[in-house]
Parts: sequence; structure tokens; C-alpha cells
Amino acid sequence: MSRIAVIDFETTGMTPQQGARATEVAIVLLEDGRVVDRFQSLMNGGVWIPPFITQLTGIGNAMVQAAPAAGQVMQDAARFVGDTPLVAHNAAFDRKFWEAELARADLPAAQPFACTVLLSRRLYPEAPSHRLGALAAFHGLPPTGRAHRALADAEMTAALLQRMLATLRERWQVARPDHALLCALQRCAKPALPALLARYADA
DNA sequence: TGCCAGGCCCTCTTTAGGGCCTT
Repeated sequence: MSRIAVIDFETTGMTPQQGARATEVAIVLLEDGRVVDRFQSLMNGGVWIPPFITQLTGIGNAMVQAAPAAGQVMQDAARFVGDTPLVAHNAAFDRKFWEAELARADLPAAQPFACTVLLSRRLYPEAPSHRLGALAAFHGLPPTGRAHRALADAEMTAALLQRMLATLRERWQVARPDHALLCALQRCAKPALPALLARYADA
């Protein structure tokens, strides 16, 4: 059985290195490409949320102040994920917050990440944009809720990933795409793509 | 004072620069 956890953070800024903290996390668990479970929580990191972030996400200071402590949320999130490999849209961003918030909670972060932006650039070079909303429109994916809320974006990323898994099966005859293939695919040079996927294709 | 990320990709590239993508 192939398990993948799709994760999305809402935060107060672009990077923890500049003091930004997570305000919400959502995780959608896929087994063999099907959604089987979800985790979502606002989280209180004890920081002020800039107005433009509230305008962007709809997450305000009162909401976060009433939320569980960030450390408790990360403990629950880490337990939910276990050793399941992770996927995110622009994974470099979410991986930094995953690692930073877990480190604050004295928890290890050993899960490998795959990135749907990099995968999309490989699988759909014809897409006009690889932003999450643009890809949803490009593929005709149904709406999942307010954009820039963690669960809605994680659900949309999961739907995009499901579309990618279907593309791998239908266009490239890869019967059981797994996280290891996604990691190889996202870093594979374009000319080498057919050879890589041929190795994974059903004989 | 002015600026502030960073990894990846593309190309009028490779002794580099600019755009994308995430909040």
C-alpha cells in the first residue's frame, strides 16, 4: 500500500528564519491515491499576525489566540503523519515550517518531501502557470473551499496530486506511482524523463 | 538609508540574471 500525506501551512510570513510562525496546518492522508483521513488545526505560536496576512488568509489574531498551543498541534500533527512521506505545493516553503515548528516542539522531522510545483512543471509544461489556483483551473478541479486556508489548499493539492498520479498511469503506464517515483521525477532533467518513467512502467 | 527567502527553472546561460512559487 502506498501512503502519502499532503500538507499545507498558513503562516505569518515567508520564512521561519525571519521569525515567521505557522498559524494553521492541514494534512490530507492518501492511501493508494485515495483520501482516507484529514487533520486540520489553527495553532497559537504567540505571535502577532500582520493585517495583510489576515486579509490573505482570513486568519486573525483572535482566532489564533483561541487556538491550541503550536507545540501541542505539532505533536498531534507529527503523530498523525508518522513516517508517511509528505507532499506540498512548493514544498521548500512548507518543509521549512514543518521542520522549524517541530524543532520548537523538540520533535524530529525525518519525513521526505515531494513538491507538486516541480512535478507539475515536469508533467504539464503546457500549463500557463503552476500556482495552485491556476493549476486547479487548468485541470478543472472542483473547488475545495476558501483559498489560502490550510485544509482547502491541502485538499486542492491532494486533488492535483491525484490528477498527477492518473497522468502517470494513463500517459506513462506507471501502474503504481509512489512517493519515491515522485521524488525522482521532480528532480529529473526533462530529456531524461521518458527513460526514468520507462523504468517504472508496467512491463 | 534601503533592503530583507530560497530552491528551482529557463535562457538572449554556463565567468549570469531574472522569474516563479509559497505566506
